Amino acid sequence: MLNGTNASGGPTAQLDDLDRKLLELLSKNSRRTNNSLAEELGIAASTCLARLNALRDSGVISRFTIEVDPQVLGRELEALIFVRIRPGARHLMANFATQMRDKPGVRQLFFLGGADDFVLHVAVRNSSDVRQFVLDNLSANPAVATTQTSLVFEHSHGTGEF
Amino acid sequence: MLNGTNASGGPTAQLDDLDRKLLELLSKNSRRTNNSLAEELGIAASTCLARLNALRDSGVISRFTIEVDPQVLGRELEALIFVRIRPGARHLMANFATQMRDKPGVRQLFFLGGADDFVLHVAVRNSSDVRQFVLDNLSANPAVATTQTSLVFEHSHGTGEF
DNA sequence: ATTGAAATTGTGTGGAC
DNA sequence: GTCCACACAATTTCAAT
Repeated sequence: MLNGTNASGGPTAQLDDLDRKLLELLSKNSRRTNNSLAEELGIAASTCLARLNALRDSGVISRFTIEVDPQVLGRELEALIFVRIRPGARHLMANFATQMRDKPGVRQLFFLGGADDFVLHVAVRNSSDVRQFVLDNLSANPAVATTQTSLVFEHSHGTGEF
Repeated sequence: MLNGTNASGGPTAQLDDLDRKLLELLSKNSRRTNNSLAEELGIAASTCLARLNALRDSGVISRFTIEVDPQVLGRELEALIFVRIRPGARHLMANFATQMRDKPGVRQLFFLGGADDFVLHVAVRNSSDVRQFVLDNLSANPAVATTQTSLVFEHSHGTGEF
C-alpha cells in the first residue's frame, strides 16, 4: 500500500477504493468492530484488519479519537482569535504555541504565514470568559503585539473524499 | 450524569473525574478496548461500558472518528482562506457553507461574525492547487467579495482538559 | 451506579490459495 | 493480497447489591 515518495522525503500512501471506503466508515465511527467493517466492505475480517493496521502503521490514520461537543459541556461560545507576535519577539513563537495549546478551552492552534501569526480556536462558557482568556493569556504576554477576536457562528468538518 | 440546563435550553452534562479521565483516554485512542479502559480506570468493564454509552448518548461525545494525515496522502500544503461575502449576497451564506463543505480538500469551515464571514481550512497538494481552488470555488462565485489566503505552517489540537 | 458471571460476539494468528 | 478456521479475548446483558 505504500509505494510513493513525497516532497519532504516521506512515504506517500497510495490508496485503493477499499482503503478509501474504510477511511470513510472509520471517520463516521472509529469504534465500529472490525467484523462489522469487513461485512460492509464485503471482505474477510482478517483482510479488513490487515488494511486497517496498514492504514494506521503507514500514518494515513494518525489517530483514533473522539469529538467532544463543547456546548453540551457548557462551553456555549466558540471564537477564533487572531494573534500577531511582536517583530522583536518572533523567536518566542514556538514557545508561545506550546504554551497556548495546553490552556483550557483551546481546541486548535494554527501557526500561519501571512498577516497574522497564529489563529486560536477556543470554546468557552460565555463572552466574559473569552475576554478573560484574551486578557490573561494574550494581552498579558509581552510577545503578543495585537489580537482580534471573531465569534464562531458555526463550525463544520469537511466531508470531501480522501 | 445529566443534571443541568444550558442557555439554549439543551441539557448540560455534569462530568465527574471518571468521565473526564475516560474522555481523555478515548481522545488519545478511541479504539481502545473497553476492558483496557476499565482496567486503567480501576472499574469493572460493565461500569466502564455504561459510562461510555452515557457519554455518547448524552451528546458529550458527538462522534468516534479518525484523524487522517493529509501529508501522507500527498496533500503537502494546508491553508486558511478568509472569505468575505458581498453585502448584497448575505442571504446566500448558508448555501455557500454547505457547498464548500463537500469540496475535495476542505477540512473545516468556520462561519464567523466579524470582519470575515468564513474561514476555510484546506489541505491540497501544492500551491498551484490552492490557487486553482480559490479561482474555481471562490473567485468564480458571485456571492464572494474577497478572499485572503494564509499558509498553515503548523496545526495542532488543544490538549486542554474537559 | 456498580458489580461478577455467563452467553454472545469479535480479534488476531497461522496455514493454504 | 485474500481467505478460512481456530484459539483466545472482549463485549454486552442481567440479576443482585
